[in-house]
Amino acid sequence: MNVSTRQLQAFVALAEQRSFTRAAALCHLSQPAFSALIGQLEEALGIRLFDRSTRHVAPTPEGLSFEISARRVLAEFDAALAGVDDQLARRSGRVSIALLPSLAAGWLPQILQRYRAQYPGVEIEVADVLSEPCVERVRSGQADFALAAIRADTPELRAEAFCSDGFHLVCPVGHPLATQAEVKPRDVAAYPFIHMARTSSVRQYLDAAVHPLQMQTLMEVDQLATAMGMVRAGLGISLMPALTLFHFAQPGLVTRPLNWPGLTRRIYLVRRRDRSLSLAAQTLYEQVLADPPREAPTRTATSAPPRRRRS
Amino acid sequence: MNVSTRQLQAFVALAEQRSFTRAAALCHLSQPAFSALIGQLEEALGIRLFDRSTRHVAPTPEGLSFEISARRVLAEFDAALAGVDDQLARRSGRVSIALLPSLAAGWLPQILQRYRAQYPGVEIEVADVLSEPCVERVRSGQADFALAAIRADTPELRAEAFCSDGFHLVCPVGHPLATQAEVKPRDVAAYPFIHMARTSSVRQYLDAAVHPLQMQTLMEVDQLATAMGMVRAGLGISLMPALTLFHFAQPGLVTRPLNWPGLTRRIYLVRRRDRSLSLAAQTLYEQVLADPPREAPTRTATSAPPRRRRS
DNA sequence: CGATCTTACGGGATTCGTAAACATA
DNA sequence: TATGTTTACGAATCCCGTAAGATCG
Repeated sequence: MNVSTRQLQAFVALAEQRSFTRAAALCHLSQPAFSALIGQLEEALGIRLFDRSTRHVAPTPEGLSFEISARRVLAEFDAALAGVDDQLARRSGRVSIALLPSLAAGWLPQILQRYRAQYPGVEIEVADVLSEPCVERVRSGQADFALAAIRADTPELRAEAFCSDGFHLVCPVGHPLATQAEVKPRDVAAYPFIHMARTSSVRQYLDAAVHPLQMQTLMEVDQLATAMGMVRAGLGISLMPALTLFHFAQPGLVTRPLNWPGLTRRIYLVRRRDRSLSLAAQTLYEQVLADPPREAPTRTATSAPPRRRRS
Repeated sequence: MNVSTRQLQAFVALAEQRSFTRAAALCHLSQPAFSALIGQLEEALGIRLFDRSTRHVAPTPEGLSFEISARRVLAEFDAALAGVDDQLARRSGRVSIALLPSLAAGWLPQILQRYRAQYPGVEIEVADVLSEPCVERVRSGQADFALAAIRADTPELRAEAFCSDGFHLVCPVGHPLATQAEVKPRDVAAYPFIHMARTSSVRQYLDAAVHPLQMQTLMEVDQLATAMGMVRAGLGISLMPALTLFHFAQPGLVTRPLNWPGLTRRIYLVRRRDRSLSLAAQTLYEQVLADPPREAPTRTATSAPPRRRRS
C-alpha cells in the first residue's frame, strides 16, 4: 500500500478542477495516465474518492474529507522543500566559529560584514577565546570551525595552515630600542618584559624564540589592552604578533617589526575530520580561507596609527 | 525534481538507524537499492544529507534540519491515512437523515440504537419533519437520504419503495364504529372527523380514499398527539396509519385495522441520484433497508396497548 | 453526436536484487 | 582482515502515451 506525493498532487488537482482532462494537463500527464493515477490512489486507500460520470466529476464525502488531509500533507511537503531551498540559498542556517580574540577584533569584522551582506538570513555565533578553547569547541561540535594557533591534527580534527603572524617590538616612545638599528633577542632580554598569560599562544612562541635566553618577566597579564597600558606607562616592553597591533596604536607607543627567524606565529584553520560543514559554514569557511589577514597590518615603526578599517 | 514518500521514509529510517544495512532491512529493501534511494533523494534535493564512511553514517547539519521536516510530512501523511481508515471502519463520519415524525418516534430508535452500538464514532443527525421538507433536505444535500411518503423520482432524486402502512380507525371506547362488524367509507363519513393538516401525507391519502364522499371535517390539527386528545375526548373519530398508532395507545381509545383497497400509505427511501453516500450513510442506508417496520405494529382492535419497544 | 472517462497495448524508463569492487578501522 | 558502502549489470516491473471502446447528456 504505497501512496506517492504525485498521487496526492493529482488528487488535489482533480478536486480543484473537477475534470480529468484539465487536471491531467495541470499535472503534465496524458489523461489516461492521470486517470490511472487516481485509480491507483483509490485502490491504495480502499475508498472511492470521486463520483464520476462521463459528464461530471465530483468528490465523494470521503473525497472531501481526504482533500483537507492531502492539502495538509502537501503543505508540509512544500515547506520541507522550501526549507532545503533556503539552506541552499543560505537564506537560513547557522554558523558558529571560534577564533583568537586578536582575529575576532581586527580581521573578522570585515569578513562577517561581507558575509552578512550576502546571506542576511544566516545566524552567526562567534566565540572569541584562546586557542585551547577554540579547538575544544570544534571538537565538541559547538563550533563549526576555528582559527587557532594550535596545529590540531588529530584523528578527529583536521588543521590547515591559514596565515602567519610576524612579531613586533612594542615599547614606549623614547625607549632605547625604539630607535636602535636592529633589535636582537638579547636586546629584548635586557629590559623588563610584559608577558601574556602562559596559556596564550603568544607566550609560548616567545619562550621558544629567545631560548636559551630568559626574559626579565615583569608581569603576566591576560588582556592585550592591559599589556598596552603597562607598556605605555613605561613599566616595560613587549613583543606582540602583528594581528594584535591595533591594540597598541596609541600615542606614546612605538611598534617595530622583528624578523627573527622562527618567530612567526602560525594560525590554523581547524575543523572536524568526520563531520561535514553546514552549507552556511562551508561558505564562510571558503570566504575565510580566501581572505586571510594581510601579513603586516602595520608597517610603520613609529607612532603613526595603523590604517583603520571601517566599523 | 520528484521526491516520494518512500524516500522520506527511507531517509528517516537511515537517520534513526545510522546504518544503511539496518535501515534497508527496515524498509524491506536490499542494501544497494536502499543506497540508491538515498542517493536519489540527495540528488533531488541538491544537498548531501549524510556523511558516510564505510564505518560510520551520520546526518549532515542539513540532514538534521531536514529530518524534522521529513518527520512532519510523514506524520501528516500517516494522519491522512488514519483518517481514511477511520472512515472505512466507521470510527468517524457523519450521517444525516430526514424522515416522517411517525417513523422517527416509533421505528427509528431501535435502528439507531443498533447502528450506534456498532459505530459509536459516527455523528448522527435526524430531521423529523413531514414528507415535503424531508425530500427538500435530500435535494439540498442537508440530508443523505430520507424516508418520506412522496415518490420523489426526479432527475436528481431516486426513490425506492420502503414499506407500506395500513390505515386504522381510531375512535373512543363505546363509539358505534368500535364494535361494528365492518367499517366502510360511508360509515366513517357519517361522523365528525379529526383531520391532520392538508400538507400531511395522511390527509392526502384519506381524501383520495373516500372520494367521491366527503368527510365531516370537525377540525384540522398538526400534531398526532392533539388528534389523539380530541378523539379521546369524544369530539370525533379519525383514521391513522399503523405507524402512528403508538400515539393512540391510550385508555378510552379503540383502534381497528381497515382493509380498504388503495388505502395504504406507501413510504419511500429517497436519495440523490448523482451523489454517492458517505460510508457511514451507506451503512445506515443498508441497515434501514434491511429492517423496515413490521406491517402492523398493533393488531388489536381494542384498547389493549400496543407492544412497546425497549427505550 | 459530441464530449469525457475507461480500457487495451506496445515501448521505454525505472527499480530491484545478485555479485563484485572498494574503502575504512 | 572484516565489516559495510558503492558500483555493475541483467531481469522484472512500473509508467507513460497512443489508440480504441464505452457512456452520458
